[in-house]
Amino acid sequence: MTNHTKDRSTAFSKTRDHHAKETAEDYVEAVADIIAETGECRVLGLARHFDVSHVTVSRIVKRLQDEKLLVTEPYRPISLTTSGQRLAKKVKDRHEVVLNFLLALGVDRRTAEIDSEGIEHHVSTKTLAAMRRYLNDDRP
Amino acid sequence: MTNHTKDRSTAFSKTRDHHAKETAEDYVEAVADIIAETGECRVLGLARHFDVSHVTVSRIVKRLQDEKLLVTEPYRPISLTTSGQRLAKKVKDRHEVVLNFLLALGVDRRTAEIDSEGIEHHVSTKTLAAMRRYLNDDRP
DNA sequence: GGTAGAATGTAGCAATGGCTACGGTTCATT
DNA sequence: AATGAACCGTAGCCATTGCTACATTCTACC
Repeated sequence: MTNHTKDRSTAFSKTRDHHAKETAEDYVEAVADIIAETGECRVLGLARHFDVSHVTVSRIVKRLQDEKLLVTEPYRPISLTTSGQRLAKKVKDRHEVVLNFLLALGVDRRTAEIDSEGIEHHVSTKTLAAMRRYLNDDRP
Repeated sequence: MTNHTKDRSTAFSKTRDHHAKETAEDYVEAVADIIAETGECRVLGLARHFDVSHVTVSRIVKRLQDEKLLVTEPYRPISLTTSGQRLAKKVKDRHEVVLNFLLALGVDRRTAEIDSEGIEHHVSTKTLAAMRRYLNDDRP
């Protein structure tokens, strides 16, 4: 069984692109959250949210604007495009399912919050459905 | 509630370092697997395993050797150090728990294999314990 | 209307993980 | 011993995500 090549290639496929996608997901979700909480989203707001420098945020925001997920102008607030909002909603929903699932599993809130942040990006539609099933099943 | 800073900083903490750690985990696990299956682990074996070029593997192997997780010499097989073996075992155990957990949850094998590869790195000790509990509970 | 301070942007560096192209090693088989 | 194929290393490119240091813009307040 030295046939790991094809087996794993889809699982690991091209890590760099995958990470960039995760970043996009985290950012649109954060933008939506910050707007919901404070009325507007600023570079510094994101920097504080992720605990990184404003420079890192600035560059990523530029890329996400190229990808048409959000819009902004120099020294101006950041807002989501329609497709950015759609992605944010999807990510937020998924995040909530994963978080609630971990809580239902008996994980303490603090740990569940941390772990769900990392796990959410790797949960496929099918696994997400299984988590939803678990949450909706006859449980006390 | 604009106190996301401290809340999230631990969850997201320094993505780059985190990814490097994930890579280390994936590599030591792969080295152990390949040795178990074929008797020895080569750069090309890892390259095929991860579906990347031998150059990428070569550089990462060098780094992991600096980190004392594995040892090798030019044009020679790769073996794990004691601490590399320890890490590999930990990672493998965790991987199996996550995989079996997803299967028990009703996820099909193919999906469970893919998702567990991504999820495993973000499962804390506490969440892992919860998954073990679920697996050991009264279940058909 | 000027100015200080906060918020952003820009330049340029490092680490990580992709790649191709090219050159050097090893080893089995002749 | 030679040689060819498989394996491995090095040079050098790109993208992503960190950073510090410095420059610019906005804005609120005097």
